[in-house]
Amino acid sequence: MESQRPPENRPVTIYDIAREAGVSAATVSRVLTNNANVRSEKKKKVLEIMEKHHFKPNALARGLVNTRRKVIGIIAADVRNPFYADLYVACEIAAKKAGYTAFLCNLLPDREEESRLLTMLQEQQVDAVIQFGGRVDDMVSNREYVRQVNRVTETIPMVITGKLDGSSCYMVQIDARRAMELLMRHLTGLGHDRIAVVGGLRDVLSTNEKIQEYRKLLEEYGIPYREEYIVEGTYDQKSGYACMERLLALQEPPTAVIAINDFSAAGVLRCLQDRNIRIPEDISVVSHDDTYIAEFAIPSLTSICYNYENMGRCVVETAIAAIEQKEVPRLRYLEPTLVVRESSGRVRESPCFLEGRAFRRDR
Amino acid sequence: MESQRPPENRPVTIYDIAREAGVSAATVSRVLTNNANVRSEKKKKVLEIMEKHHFKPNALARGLVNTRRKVIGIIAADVRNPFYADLYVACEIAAKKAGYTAFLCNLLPDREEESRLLTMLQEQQVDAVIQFGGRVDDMVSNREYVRQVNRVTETIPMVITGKLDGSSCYMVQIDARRAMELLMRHLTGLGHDRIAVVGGLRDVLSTNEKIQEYRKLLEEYGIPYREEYIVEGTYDQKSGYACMERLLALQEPPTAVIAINDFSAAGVLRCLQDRNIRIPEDISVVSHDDTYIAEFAIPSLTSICYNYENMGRCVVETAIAAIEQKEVPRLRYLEPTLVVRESSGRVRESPCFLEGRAFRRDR
DNA sequence: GTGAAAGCGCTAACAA
DNA sequence: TTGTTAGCGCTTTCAC
Repeated sequence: MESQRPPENRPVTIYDIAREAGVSAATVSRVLTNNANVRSEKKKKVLEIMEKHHFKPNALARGLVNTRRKVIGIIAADVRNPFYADLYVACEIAAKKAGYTAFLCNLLPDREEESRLLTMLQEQQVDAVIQFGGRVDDMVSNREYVRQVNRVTETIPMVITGKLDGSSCYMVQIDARRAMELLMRHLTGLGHDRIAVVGGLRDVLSTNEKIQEYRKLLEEYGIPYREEYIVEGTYDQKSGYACMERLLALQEPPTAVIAINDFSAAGVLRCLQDRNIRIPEDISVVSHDDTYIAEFAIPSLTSICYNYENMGRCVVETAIAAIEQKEVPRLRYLEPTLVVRESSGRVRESPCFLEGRAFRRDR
Repeated sequence: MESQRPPENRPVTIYDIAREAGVSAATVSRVLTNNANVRSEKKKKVLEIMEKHHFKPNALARGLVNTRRKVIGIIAADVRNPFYADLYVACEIAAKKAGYTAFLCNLLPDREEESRLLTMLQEQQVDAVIQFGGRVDDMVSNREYVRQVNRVTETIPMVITGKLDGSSCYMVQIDARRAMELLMRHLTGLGHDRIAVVGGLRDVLSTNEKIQEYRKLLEEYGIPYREEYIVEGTYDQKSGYACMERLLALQEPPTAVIAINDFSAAGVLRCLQDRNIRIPEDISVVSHDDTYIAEFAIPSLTSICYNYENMGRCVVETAIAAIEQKEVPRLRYLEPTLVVRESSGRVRESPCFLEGRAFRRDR
């Protein structure tokens, strides 16, 4: 059998296949899409020749014709944060299962980036956009970005894990209030009533909700609110460290600390260990996100788990339903759970660090 | 002025713009590509109308015509590992600077996935493929995968951070031998001569090289080789823990441990702390990768730093040079550096855990 | 069941 | 400087 090599290095096209199989390009296309009847004998031959030449259909050409590319664009705040990495991977797995490809873009610190990436995804004709972090986390949504999103969503559905006031995005939100409730119940159950909240910015939606809930719960539990127990910061280790230092400088430091995420909890741990304050004997530390940092930390961290797999599935399912114009709720809440580990324990009657700050345990 | 809305919800095309501006589509295209002269007056008008309609060129259509899509596909082993996340982000930044878009695909445990993703990237007509992890890390390359890669590289250049025997990929490799040399010099300089290597699989290229170099260096330093000081494992915390347990069970446990990466080092730390063995007083622990785990760990880890930013830049530059058919070396080595932190220190004359295993320090 | 032909949105000769 | 024209590789009517 004579092997008819395609000329030069030009990639093989359906026309090359068609010629060699003695059929039309349309028939080859039918075999490819598998959505029309082709005589099984011809089909077999076409498939053989495709295989022989390792034919790969050009996704751009297919996308140009179809509206559906089977690609979902994902804008993530920063995959170096395991929270986003886990979520991204969960989405990718869910997308793959549904026959879609996930296309990840990273936000990076630059705020302008967000708009640029969205434009890029739009140009790439993705079928839907998913966004975690960045402006969808803001308490008050950026007007300009909302305007852009609204233009995009005229054509492409968007799913976000936060909110964007005045947009018609689908929302899959973690129930931040519920998370705080779980932590507070856990801590008060252990006898704590001097509970501080560390890190996070008030203008971030989930942080704001957590703090609101914290105050509400204090009232419910009949614990007096102390302003100094809410120490705002950012979301990194350094900030956690600094916040904890401020708490330790108080007349009456807390006996339990709720960190806004695992990174800041790592900073809190570090700060306490540098001062030889024992965890959880002297102070309990709990946090949000349950990334592997929580597991790695020594002591391991009691943390709120969001079940990334489930969250990713929910986000992707929503996106695909929207693509296929099916009915899906505009807003879905995800139930967090509490994972209890070593860093939280019963409150001590009189924590050592109360009498004499720089308490040292024997080494 | 009458606003001529495009019919229905159909996205605006250059034809819509052309009609409204009273020019031809070619002229609009010229404005878009900005590579031909257009009377500035017309250009201005075209730009205005584009702006007015928020026109976004269809990247698929552009890609169909041009061979260049300005997209680089990245296959990463698992972005949940901060090593890959850092590297990926570094690549993304470097790509962006060069006017390219990075398109991330995650490998996940499944080996078949690798081939599927490569096919997908090929179908998506990316201009180049970068791969970290997976089969490019194997000591002995999978023949089937090499065959596929060779077909791909006929059209699309590939850059890998490992090797693929029999392929014509560009390689950017970390100098694993040099990394081991830095660690060994550091530890021997601190007086250690009972040095163990923990975790990692012998059939992984970089691990293999490290162990080879370890043995070579032992000889150079005149330290006797002990088989039991090389404890093979995987690359996670659990494995690090288990390996360390085995080392502690030895007649003469080591005084210093070289972990294969930060994850396994975290396991080693955990194991030691569970037994109240002090770091670095009783045992020094050092590791590879210098991810933030090294910084977070308590004590913080002395670790080998690969300078991700530099590595990402190098990988992307190689990819782009290959795309543009420029001359680039087929193989480049990257020089690692050593970051000394708290987990390594002078060897003790007689480590406590030598007499009586379950040594306890006072709490 | 199959082929011819039109067209997806854009770019790049080639003329004018 | 600009418009006309011909594709890029594929899918999808519409006839047959």
